[in-house]
Amino acid sequence: MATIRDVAREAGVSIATVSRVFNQTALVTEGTAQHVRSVAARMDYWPNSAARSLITNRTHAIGVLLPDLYGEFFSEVIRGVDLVARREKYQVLVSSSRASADTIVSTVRALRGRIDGLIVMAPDADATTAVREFATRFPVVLLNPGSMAAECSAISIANEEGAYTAVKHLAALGHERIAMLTGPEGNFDAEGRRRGYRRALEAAALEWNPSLELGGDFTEAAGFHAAGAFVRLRPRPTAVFAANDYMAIGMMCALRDANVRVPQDVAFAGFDDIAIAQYLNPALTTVRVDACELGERAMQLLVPFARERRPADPHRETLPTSLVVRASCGAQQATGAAAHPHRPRHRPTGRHHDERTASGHDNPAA
Amino acid sequence: MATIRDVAREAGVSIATVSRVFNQTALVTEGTAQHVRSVAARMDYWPNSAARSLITNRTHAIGVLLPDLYGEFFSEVIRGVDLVARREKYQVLVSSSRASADTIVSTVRALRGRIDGLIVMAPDADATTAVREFATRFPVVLLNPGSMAAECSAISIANEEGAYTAVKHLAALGHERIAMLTGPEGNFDAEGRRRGYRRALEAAALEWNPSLELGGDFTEAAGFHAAGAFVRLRPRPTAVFAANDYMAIGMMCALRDANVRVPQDVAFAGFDDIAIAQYLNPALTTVRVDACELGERAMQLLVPFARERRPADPHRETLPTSLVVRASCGAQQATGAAAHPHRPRHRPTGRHHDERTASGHDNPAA
DNA sequence: AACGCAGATGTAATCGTTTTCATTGGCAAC
DNA sequence: GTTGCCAATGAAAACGATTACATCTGCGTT
Repeated sequence: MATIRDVAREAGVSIATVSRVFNQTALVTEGTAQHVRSVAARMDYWPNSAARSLITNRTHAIGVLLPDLYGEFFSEVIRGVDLVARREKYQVLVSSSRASADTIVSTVRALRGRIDGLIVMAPDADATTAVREFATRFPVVLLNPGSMAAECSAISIANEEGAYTAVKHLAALGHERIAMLTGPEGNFDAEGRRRGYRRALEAAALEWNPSLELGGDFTEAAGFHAAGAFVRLRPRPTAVFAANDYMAIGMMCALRDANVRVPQDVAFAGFDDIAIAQYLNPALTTVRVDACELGERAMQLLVPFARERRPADPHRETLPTSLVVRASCGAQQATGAAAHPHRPRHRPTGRHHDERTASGHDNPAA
Repeated sequence: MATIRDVAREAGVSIATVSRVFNQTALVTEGTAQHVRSVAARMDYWPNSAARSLITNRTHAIGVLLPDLYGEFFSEVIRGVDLVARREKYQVLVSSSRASADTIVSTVRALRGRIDGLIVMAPDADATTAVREFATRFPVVLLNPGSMAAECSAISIANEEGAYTAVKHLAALGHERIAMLTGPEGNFDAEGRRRGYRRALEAAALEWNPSLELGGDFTEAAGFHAAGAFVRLRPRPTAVFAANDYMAIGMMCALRDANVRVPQDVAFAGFDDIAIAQYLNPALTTVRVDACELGERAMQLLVPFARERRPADPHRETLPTSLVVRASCGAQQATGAAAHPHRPRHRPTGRHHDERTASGHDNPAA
């Protein structure tokens, strides 16, 4: 691989000139510049980024640290980050890490020196603490910050508001006993959604009691099992708000097996608006979270600080959610998928994409 | 940030010793080593990877270049790559690039020097050519190679075999007129699936004629529109094989609107086994492609060459597919989703994951 | 003619490592 | 008491860029 020295020799100039041509950092006569460029092209020269990083202390890369890489939520976050990264000429280093705080720390450590900034989804309080300390010395944007003290930049999802809206919607449809399928204890998002549920019941002057909150852990299986407890409730609630779509799906499946009709016997609302939601039968009413935008915003927030390599100013931001009303809550007749067959939810937009829909990239297996 | 020099001074040794302690590359007295380690830990020292890369000519990172980051297929590929990367202590740099050959080249160029190896999904023949040239000088594994000459390492999907199996299955169920919803012209995967379809018809001694192949482009919308042409076919085929699940979904929606029942009036089979497939009503019979494994295999193939930084030996590998029989082909009664509510398709396995299911990571919005 | 200035270019220090080669010191063998 | 060897350590040369500073040219001004 040709180095700057080779190019300089070949072009009959000094390495400083070559560097200046590539960085447009100082005046170089146009003739010289062109000559250098052509020689460089001929030799297939490109600046070595390690050497460049070493001296400039910049890598032009940012890291994305997620608890897991499974599921469309994360993939959408990455896509959002990538969208902005391309525009801003940053590379994206993705890394998954188990939730535990020490794993996060060691992963962050391994990333250090390779990146100018970091986007982290800190799954729990422990991890959050570990990352926070790091964030005082390094540009970091947190996703999903929970109830953290405001010492670093963070973007969160409007969990409480979203849940509130969904439950209020169910109440507005006339339901008076509304159960909730909760997420795992201690999970920030789950707690937020639970608060929204309770607040909505209160606002609608509806009954609340502990037995209306069925314990779940965000898995489909939990939803399936919760159906058992649900059908034994007396009087049986006429609506269910699930803390995420997966649990809603599990429970709806179980209820179908038990010959409980949705939405006639029980109305349903979920959270997240996963891609599947619109294709279910009945299509699932749910609270949409735009994971892609979450990634985009995080990156937009991060880039200025990454450029200057200084810790991000504390900045808190909440990404709004929106209620997507479909058939499962009984509010409309349309079957959802059939109602909007030409509008896949995730139709790519903007200049980063072409006219094909989500499923229409060149690889069919997507 | 502390450098190796700071640590050496503080520990009263030379930088060479510190380096040796961190690399375990030569004998160091255990006492000295421990002392150095403790000083380093106290100073929060970690080797600067740019400096290290500069001298070793290794980055311990590999790049993944995909045509787009949208969709579960890509996200699964990345997950598979990450799985192996963690095990092998490699970082993963993801990058999306528009299909055009020059964009790919410039993206590859920007990546050069930052990575020890590259996994590329080359969407079309142009891009493939561009990448291939690069692959003679650098460790590259191609995904989706189509009919490329065997000059570099590549992993492909058993498109033809998968399609053949699916169509044979429909034939075995007694269908004698089987239509196909094809993918875009010129697309490698689409062509492979089409070949499988034709071969299966031939093997089953069934009629084939051009009107049985409905043109599509892998989008849901294409499937929806193709339904119009389909219902006008005389005699109407009793089964449809779609080149991907999205198109199958689109067409099934359209047929539902037209009061054509699936599977009673028309049996369906798709390709890919996207997550949605099992939740459809009826659940979609389809050919499963394990995108995660595709990523894993690519990475496994790449790592040895990345280690030595030499071009990958030409090696061709085909990832098998498997037919997943669900309700849409009429072969069974189960409704699919309800039949296996506890077994999300993507339950994480192995030591990289914990006991939670796919949807059960700490962030509920997935 | 001498001066000053500015634009274009070159020289050399620097970034933080790894690694080769040299040096040291201790110990066994003679 | 040399000698030789080996294990442990240090000194210094890379790696390939950026950039502060020095130098060199013209050229307009006085």
